[in-house]
This record gives sequence, structure tokens and C-alpha cells, in this order.
Amino acid sequence: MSGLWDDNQPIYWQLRERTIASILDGSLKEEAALPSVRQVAVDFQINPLTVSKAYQSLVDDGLVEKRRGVGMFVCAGARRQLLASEREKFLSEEWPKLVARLRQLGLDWKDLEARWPGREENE
Amino acid sequence: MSGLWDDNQPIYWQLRERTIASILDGSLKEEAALPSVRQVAVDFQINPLTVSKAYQSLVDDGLVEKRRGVGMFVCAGARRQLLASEREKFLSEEWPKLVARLRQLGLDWKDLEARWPGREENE
Amino acid sequence: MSGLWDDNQPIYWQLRERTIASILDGSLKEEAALPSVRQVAVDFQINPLTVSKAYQSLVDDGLVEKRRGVGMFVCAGARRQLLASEREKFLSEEWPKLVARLRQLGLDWKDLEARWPGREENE
Amino acid sequence: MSGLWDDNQPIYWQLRERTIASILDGSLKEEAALPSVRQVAVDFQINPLTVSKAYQSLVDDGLVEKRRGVGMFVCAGARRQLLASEREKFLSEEWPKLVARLRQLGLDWKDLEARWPGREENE
DNA sequence: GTGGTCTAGACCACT
DNA sequence: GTGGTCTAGACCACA
Repeated sequence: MSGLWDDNQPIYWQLRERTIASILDGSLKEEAALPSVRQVAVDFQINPLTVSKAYQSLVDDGLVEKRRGVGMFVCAGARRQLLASEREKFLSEEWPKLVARLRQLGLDWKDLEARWPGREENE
Repeated sequence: MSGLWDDNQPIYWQLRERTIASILDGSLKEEAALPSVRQVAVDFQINPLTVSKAYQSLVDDGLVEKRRGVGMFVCAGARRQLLASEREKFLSEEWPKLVARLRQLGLDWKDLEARWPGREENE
Repeated sequence: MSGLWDDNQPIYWQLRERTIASILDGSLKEEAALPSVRQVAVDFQINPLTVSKAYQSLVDDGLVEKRRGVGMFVCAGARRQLLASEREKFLSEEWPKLVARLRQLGLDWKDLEARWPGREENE
Repeated sequence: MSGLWDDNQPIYWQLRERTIASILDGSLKEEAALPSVRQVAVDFQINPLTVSKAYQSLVDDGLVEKRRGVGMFVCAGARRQLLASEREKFLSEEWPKLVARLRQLGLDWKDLEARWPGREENE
């Protein structure tokens, strides 16, 4: 019940991001049911409304679909869609900004390369 | 009035970050005066209180000093201090998280390397 | 499983409306048997209880009658009854609201006339 | 405090639709401030969260913009955007369905024409 | 002053 | 069982 949540971000958003991560890493398969709103609420000791808000945002993005009276399910194609959009977002938006910042800090390519797991001694 | 501010972050924080960037890239030299609270407020169409909050946070970090009746000035040594702390923060906190995220997205070292300015054709 | 149901309306209601449409257009004749609850449930991949609820609402309105051990049948006079009530409902309730909305949208009589099948070129 | 809300639709949705109607009919001008969440909550005797949900849906559709710590404002171009999208939706989606239904009911063009305000005796 | 978020608990409709 | 909606009231950050 502590250390689970980062207090600087809304819980519903963090829950959303965790769910996305689960889809990406395969622990939530496509067509699989998401844990029910109530279950998650109990498990994480948060309000059902908060869970609902997180899930709804996924529905809005077309990653999850509701089946009335049954539950919420990962959409077919959700993983592929996520991979594409997240990669695109990173490469076109985040990376250029990051590069600019690194330049400003005087950090070089080598500095990063040395800290990329598995590359420390190879090259 | 549009595109100037990212609505997901407090304006005062964005102003702080911009000021830091100016110190880092040298457009705000050490010992130089920061533009006055009023001036910034007018220029950016924001509340003077917001500017004040941004400047105060810089004072709190020892990057800027207030000289009563005169204005706010970049501290001597501010740039060096910034370089050190920002580098440390990036390498120990941000980079590891980023690496984890990239793995999840299936983005490889090569993908980034190809987009590091000046390296596209070298290696 | 996709496109069959409008997620904004209860499934049982949509099934009811479809059945009514079948009676109106004559594909479900008076005195004819409705497809069995089980059959519909299988065909549309929905819960038998949901089908039951739809049929029951038709019984409540006197459009369909249950014959124990045999099945459900369209009542004699159902079509005439439907025509009268639906016309009345449309003209007195729906059309006035629609007219108000069209005004707000600046849509004119002509705009609709042009899209009434068979009138495009007549007048 | 009674008769204000239709119990068949969520309040937040009805509030959304009312606001849209206000923009369309000009009682809410572009760039004008929407009444504050709290004010609406008091005026209509509903929960601030419900108002918030309504307003947020307008923000999501790009019809309203938030100005941090100041309030919510009708976007420039919101009215034009609304007119275009609502007309399009009506003519391409709703009207064809309506026409089919009217045919089924045996209602003719004349029946509607007679009830279009201001046309009863003209033509 | 503004809106954002969360809780605790209730009631509802649908399957 | 499922999710959707709403209330009442709290606390927070921002301007």
C-alpha cells in the first residue's frame, strides 16, 4: 500500500500506463479480459471510479473495448497499434528534444553508449 | 498565446526550465540580470505572480540571487553547478528508465544511433 | 461480433426494435412464430436472458403472445397497432424536436427535400 | 430543480449538449468564458464532478479550452466546427435512417411538409 | 478565484 | 457478475 504510486502523477494515469506496459510486454494478451474495475480497486486499495477513469481512457484510444455486462477486453491489434504509435512519438518528438538537452549538458554519444546494457565492453 | 506553453506542466515550472536552458546555453551569462518580473509577465502574457514563483524556485536552488531594489541576477558558478547536477540527474535517473522503455518498444541502439546528429553517415 | 450492435443502446432494446421493424416491413407476418430464444441467442452470440427480455417487452406491449410450450407469436393486429402508435409518436414527439435542431444547424427544408429518395429531380 | 433533467440520459451528457446548443445559438460566444464548474454545480444543484465531466468532454472535442487557474473558454472557430460536424452527421447518418423508418411507417413527404413551421399554407 | 483528483458509498442497467 | 453514474465532501496546484 505504499510505494505503489508516484504522488506526482494522477493514479488513474499511472494505472493507464501500467496497463499499456502490460499489453506491450505481453502479460496482457489481446482479446484477454482486463481485471474488473472492482477487482483492481480492491487489489490496489483505490476507488472504483479511479480505475474506471483509467480504463475509459484506454477505450477512448481504441486499445480496449467494453462488452456490456461482461467486462473490458484488450482490442485485437492493440499491441501493434501501441508499438507503432509509441515508437513514432518517441523518435519524432522525444528523442530530438533529448538530444538537444544532452548537447546543452555537454554529454556525448560515448557517455550514453557506455551505459547501454550489454554494450559496456563490446565496442 | 498558443504553442508557447505546454498545458501539462505548470507555467512557472516551464519558465524555470527555460531560464535554466538560457544559463546553460550561455544566452544568460553569470552575473547578468534576469529580465524583470513585470517585463516577463507582459511579454508572455502571464501573471507576475507566476513569474515570481519561477524566479523564487531558482533562488531556492542557489542559481539566482536577489539584489534588493535592483533585480535578480544569475549567481557566479551557476552554470557549472547546473551542468553537474543535470548530468548526474540524467545519467542516474532518466537514462535507465528510458532504456527500459526503449526495450519494451523494441527500439534498438542502432535506431537511436542513426538519429544522433552528425552520426548518420559516420558509422 | 462487430458492427451488429450499437454500444450506446441496450442490446435487448435493439433486438426489440429489429423485431418491430420486421413486423412493419412484413418479414414477420402476423400469427407467425418468432425465432426461438435459444436460436436467436446462438445466432447473435448473445445471452438467452437478453433475448427473453426483448421478447417480454413485446409481450408487455401486446404485440406478441406467448403460447406455452409452443413459442412466441406475433399478435393479430400487431402491424396496424404499430403503424398507428409509431406514426403518432414520430409526428407529435420526434419531428418537432428535429425541426428545432435543424433550425439551429441552419439546415433548410430544401436540404432535406433534395435528399428524399425519388424527389431529387422531380421538383 | 425538477423537470430540468431527463432521467434517461446522463446529466453530464445533457449538460454537454446544452452547452453545445448555447454555442450554436450564439448565447455562448467564441472566446467567452464558460460559467465556472462550481457555479454551474450550484445553479443546477449537481455535483461539481458531473459538471467537470461535461466540460472535459468538450475540451476533448476541441470545442473548449482550459486556461490554467482562470477558467474554461469557448475555442475560436468552435461554432463553425460544430455547424459543419453536426450537419454532416445529420445528413449522412441520421437522415437516411429516418427516411427508411418513415417509409416503413408509410409516412409520406407531404405529411412532413405540412408540419414544417411556416409552410403549412404556402405550398 | 480556477479546475483536477480522489474517496466512500450509493443506485442503476445490462448480461 | 459487469461497468456507468452520481453525490458529498475533501485536498491540491495553479494564477
